[in-house]
Amino acid sequence: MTKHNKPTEAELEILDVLWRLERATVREVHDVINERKPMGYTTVLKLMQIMLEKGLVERDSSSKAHVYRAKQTQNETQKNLVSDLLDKAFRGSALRLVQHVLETKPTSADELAEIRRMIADAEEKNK
Amino acid sequence: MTKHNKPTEAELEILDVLWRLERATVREVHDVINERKPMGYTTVLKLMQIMLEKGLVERDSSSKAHVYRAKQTQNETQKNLVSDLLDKAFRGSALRLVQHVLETKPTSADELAEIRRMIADAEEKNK
DNA sequence: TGACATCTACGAAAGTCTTCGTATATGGTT
DNA sequence: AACCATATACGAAGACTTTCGTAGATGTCA
Repeated sequence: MTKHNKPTEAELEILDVLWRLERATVREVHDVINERKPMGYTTVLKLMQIMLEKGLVERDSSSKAHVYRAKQTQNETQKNLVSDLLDKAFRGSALRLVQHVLETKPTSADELAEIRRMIADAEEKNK
Repeated sequence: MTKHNKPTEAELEILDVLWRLERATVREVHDVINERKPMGYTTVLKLMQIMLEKGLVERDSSSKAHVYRAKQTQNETQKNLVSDLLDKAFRGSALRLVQHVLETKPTSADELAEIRRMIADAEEKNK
């Protein structure tokens, strides 16, 4: 029984901040998020409490202002999200997904070179 | 300002069927979906009525059993979903997204070759 | 034409997500 | 010690999603 706890949109925004800061209080997370998207302090607090229950984050409650940390790495979460999208919207066609990414986002020469390297790796493994 | 109506999970499953069949009645959609995921007929009906209101599908009501059609192509929808994921979970890094795709899904030699070709195209455009 | 199978319309329950207000606890400062 | 700024806990409203039951319309066939 995999605990495939897919974060919601609001939760993902909070995780994003936590990944960048490593450890953060509700206040710190709220300060960052509030810039892009005005939102009450207790809204962020409540979300983070829910995320604690869901197991998305863990916290250190030894000080008055609890310190939170993401429980999964950004990498793991991204992997799950991609896997999910691949299933749900692309019927498993990696080809089409990559195609859309390249079309959607202008990609620098460096990035393209990097992607080419990853393909070479994948082809190696295929042998 | 595009009405960026992101389909929900259940709606996406229905769209998937509609894209494959081109045009379909509720009965036909239900038959397909019910195989993978048991679900009442009126559930699918209701969903499709909601999708009509949202503008995700259109229908021809001239016969007793209305005939539905997806309003957006699969391509357009996939593009929006990728764009969305890129924003929300990858902060715009196409590189990381592609990396995860290649890691997540075993990709055939043919597909890899195809992806290489797309990269060549992108590099051409970059010049 | 009348019965039956099948269709649509619609209300509503149950679950989830997002948001915030209010109550209460706590630590530091005077 | 009392005050004040700041924390957490928690309930609950409102929106959205998913699900289905029931009522009523309609086409077909004996």
